[in-house]
Amino acid sequence: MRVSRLMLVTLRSIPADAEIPSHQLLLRAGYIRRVSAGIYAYLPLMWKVLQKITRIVQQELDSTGALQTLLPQLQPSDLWERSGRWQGYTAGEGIMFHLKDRQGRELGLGPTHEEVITSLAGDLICSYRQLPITLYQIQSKFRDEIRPRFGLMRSREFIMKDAYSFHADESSLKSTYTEMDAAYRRIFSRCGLDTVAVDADSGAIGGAASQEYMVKAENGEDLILLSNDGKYAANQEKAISIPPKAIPLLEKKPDSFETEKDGRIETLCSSLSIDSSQIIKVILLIAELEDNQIQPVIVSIRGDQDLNEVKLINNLIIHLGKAVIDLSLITPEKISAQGLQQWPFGAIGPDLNDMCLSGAKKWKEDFFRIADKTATEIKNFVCGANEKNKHRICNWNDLGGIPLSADLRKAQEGDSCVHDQTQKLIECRGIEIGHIFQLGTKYSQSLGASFTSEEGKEQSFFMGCYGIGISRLAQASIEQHHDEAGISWPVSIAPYEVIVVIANMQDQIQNQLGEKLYQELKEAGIDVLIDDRKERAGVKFKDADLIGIPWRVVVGRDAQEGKVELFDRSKRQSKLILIEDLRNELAGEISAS
RNA sequence: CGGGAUGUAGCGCAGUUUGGUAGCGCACUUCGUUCGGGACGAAGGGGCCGCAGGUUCAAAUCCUGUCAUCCCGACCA
Repeated sequence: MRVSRLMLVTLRSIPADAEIPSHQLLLRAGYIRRVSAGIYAYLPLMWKVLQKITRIVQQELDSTGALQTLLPQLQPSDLWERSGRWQGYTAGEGIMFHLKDRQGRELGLGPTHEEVITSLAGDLICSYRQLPITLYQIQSKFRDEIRPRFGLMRSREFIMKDAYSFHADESSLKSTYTEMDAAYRRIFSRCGLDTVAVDADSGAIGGAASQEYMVKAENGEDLILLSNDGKYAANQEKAISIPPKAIPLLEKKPDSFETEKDGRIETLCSSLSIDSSQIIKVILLIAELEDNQIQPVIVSIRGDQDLNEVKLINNLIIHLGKAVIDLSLITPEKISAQGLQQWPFGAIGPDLNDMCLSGAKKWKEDFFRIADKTATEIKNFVCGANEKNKHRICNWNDLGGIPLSADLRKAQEGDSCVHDQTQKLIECRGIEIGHIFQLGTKYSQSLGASFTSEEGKEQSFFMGCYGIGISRLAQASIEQHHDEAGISWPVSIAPYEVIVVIANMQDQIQNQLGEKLYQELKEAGIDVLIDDRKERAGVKFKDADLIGIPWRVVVGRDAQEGKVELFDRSKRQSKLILIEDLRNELAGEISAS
């Protein structure tokens, strides 16, 4: 391809709305253009990158025996109603774009395809003999993100590979899950990415085991926790650890006493000369449930620990038996809005009386009470006395017993690991580019997708689902592969492998030699670009660095001696070589990388 | 949705305080010089100053409303 024909438009200044390097570089180097919030056009260079990634993904998935398909993006609401996800995905903070057709039928624009694929599998697979089967597709997905951000990192339309597997039993699911894990590792390593697989929460999609693949990057949106020995890695949402030990509190005074007014843990600690691990703090939240009930929740947790809302939501779902649509803190404004008297914020204890809820306009009139293990495991503690500026030292008996106990805390950097207490957790940021789940029978049951087993019984499929954010992966790669001069693609996913730069277009020798080398490399099967623009050499070098082609062949002042310069973009090193050697040299370098 | 900011040429910005003919750099077009790290000179083209109302002799500028975009939180491949 010729640069003069490439519609290449590079920008010298950084577009003001791009924050992180990868997003700025994609815009500056002419890979993408924003069309609307979270919606981008992939320009020709970008499309080549996406195609290269796609090819790697296809090769690796095909090698596992997975089958490629293409499913509709427009999906009828009734399918989603059968799985019970229509409400959650469209109401409130739901992320599904949805619309009505001319007959008034409701449709959604696919954010994911469990419903469609499961009902198809139910139609097509009748016997255990057809199992296991893995289907995948690569296409645009739509999610009305609350806040699209960072270019392709979190966009509202994006390219995703999603795969779904169907099994007669759980062990078959597990073995495919393991195979997918291996395929994912091969895919990411072939794409030149440094990734970590972490234990993850399965989130809205639901299910049992689940792993995320994170590209380690400073600008990542996710926080991950790792152990030094490489044996443990988890998303913070899911991470477990051993909390630091609480300092025992011996004396006990059930009578309440005055405390300082600001209600902060630090103030309480310094005024009473106690440690924050000797306090039980209370977090008040309201959970909006799928049946529109609004459940007030009291969470008790040790003063030195933080609440992990994802763990809390998962517990609420288990104990209330309903999906949680929204969870938010209770504020004085919300209390007033319910027509209730104000509560003594800053001095609330785990036993705050349900009476404070009586007469609420919309809320349920009793609290759901749950406590983190760090709270239920300590004997004596300081907590609020449910009266303004009053606290007390007491134990759970004084409060009428130990509440429901669960792991609700955020694991933190420095905590000891569960698998080995001598290991400490380290924090690091990452970009999630892949996620695999063992779904079990959740969708096959709700959608009535079943087959006849070897024993002749009707059985719901065991399912797995496996995603890779293709467009996100491309951008994440830039986060790991760039420098001040621009992008520096790994050869495997670079839009072109080599760029031939003719330094001086007026020089006939250079011009002819450049064209000749371009043809030769093309014939040798190398993906090559030639910069034949009537620009000064400096401009071409800057652009070549910016768009990040791994190898640059400069046909310049040494052309008369039959030599060209070969420049390695990632190492930023160049060497003079004889033109006869160029093809072999390049072929060697490309296959080595 | 809550908090903050910004909308002026394709991109980056000034001008708004104090109302008076819309500017700069890059990019673009033509000509000349230059030609290995974003050259120089000359001449040019390109604007519903986000949109709608209002105040005024006069609005990019003041007032009201509205829309959009970006940043910080909840969502996720």
